[in-house]
This record gives sequence, structure tokens and C-alpha cells, in this order.
Amino acid sequence: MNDASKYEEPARLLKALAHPTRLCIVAGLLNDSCNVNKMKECLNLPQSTVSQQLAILRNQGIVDGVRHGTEVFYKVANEKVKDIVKVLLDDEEIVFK
Amino acid sequence: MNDASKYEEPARLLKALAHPTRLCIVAGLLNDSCNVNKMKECLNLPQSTVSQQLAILRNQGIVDGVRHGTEVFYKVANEKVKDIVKVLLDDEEIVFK
DNA sequence: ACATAATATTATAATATAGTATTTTTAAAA
DNA sequence: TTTTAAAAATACTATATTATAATATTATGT
Repeated sequence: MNDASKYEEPARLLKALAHPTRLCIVAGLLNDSCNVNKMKECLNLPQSTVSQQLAILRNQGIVDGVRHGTEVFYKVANEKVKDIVKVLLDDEEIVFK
Repeated sequence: MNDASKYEEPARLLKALAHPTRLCIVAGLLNDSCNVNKMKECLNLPQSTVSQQLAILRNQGIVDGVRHGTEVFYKVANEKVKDIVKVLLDDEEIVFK
């Protein structure tokens, strides 16, 4: 029993979340969407770093982005992830501002 | 805002879960405790591998073990983790057998 | 004390991830 | 169409993780 393959996908999902920056990004997007520049300011990280972390989240379908002109607005795209992050962070309100 | 330090602990917790073998172990322990030998049989992995993964889970307080003679019976020691794993795996019943 | 069973630890090679400077793409404005 | 801004992709070094063999520990039975 317990073939590990069954756990590979969910493990990949958790792994994508399991980084302070990425977790912070997802937490910040729980209630409001946000563009990369604002995130980079809030997170105090180079743009390339933020974009790379966003790419990891995008690859797992955790977030997706919509372009408006030069900006891309991201939001959380996975309900299960929303629930997990809320449980993990005790349902606190977090917003990029 | 959004100092990353706030997310370091929860990220560490997720990281410890974010591996197919470790996730499988935790899922298998959700309802019943189990000793290492049985786990190693179920998982079809060397004993050292299972013990190492258990050590990672123990270090994050995700599981703990009680020794009975030569055997150590493990159980999940963190309620938040139970909830997260149930949400992640759609609440399916998983047992080592 | 010695043998045996169950579990833990250590060491290490292979692989993966993290961070960031640099370059490229995309879109709007001059 | 050139310039500028925002975001993505690339390249590369440093660090971390994984898997597992080998060894050590812990507890029991003889």
C-alpha cells in the first residue's frame, strides 16, 4: 500500500508554498490582488527574485496573473491553498500596502 | 510591512511536510500510531531513510514517538498539521497496514 | 556479558533550490 | 520609432536536500 506516487503532487504543492517569501506573497494575495512592483516594495526584494518566486507559484497553479498594460496583477488561484494558508497562519488578515 | 521573519516558522513547518515520503507518513499516522518497521514495510524504503524522514518531522514537532521495548510508536503531534493534511488530501482515510 | 531486533545517527555523493545581476520581452508614452 | 517602465527569463554561484550505506545506540532475551 501507500504508493508514494499518490503523494507526489500534493507534496509538490506544499513545497511551492514552503518558503517565507512565497508564503508571504500568497498570504498577501488572499484578499486582494497585487502587482509585482508593489510586492517587491513590500517585500523589500529585487524584482527578479519576486518574479522568480511568482513563477514557482504559477507553475503549481497556486497563483495566476492578469496583465493590465505594463503591470500584471496576481491573485490566488487555488481554493485548497487558500484554506491551507488560512489554517497555517491562524486566519490573520494580511494585505500588501 | 510583511516582514518575512513572520513567515519563516510556518514555512519551515510546510517544508517538513513537503515531501512524498513524509507526507505519506503523516497521512498514515492521522488515525493510528505506527512503529518504524511497519512503516518501512509499507513504504518499501530502507529503515535508515524512514528514520531520517521521521527525524525531520520530529524536529518540527509534527510527530512524536513513544518507545515500547525496542519499538517506537509514532503519532501526529500537531493539530494544525492534521487539519492541513486533511484539506490537502481531501480527507481520505489512509492507514498503514 | 553476548546476541539479536528495532531504531537512530553519521557520512557522503548526487541533485535541487535560492538569490541576484544581467539580459530580454512586453506594453505604453513621448 | 525611440524611450521608458514593468515583468520575465537566463546564467551562475552558494547552499540545502535527498537517498542510502555504514555505524551506533537502545532495549530485550539467553
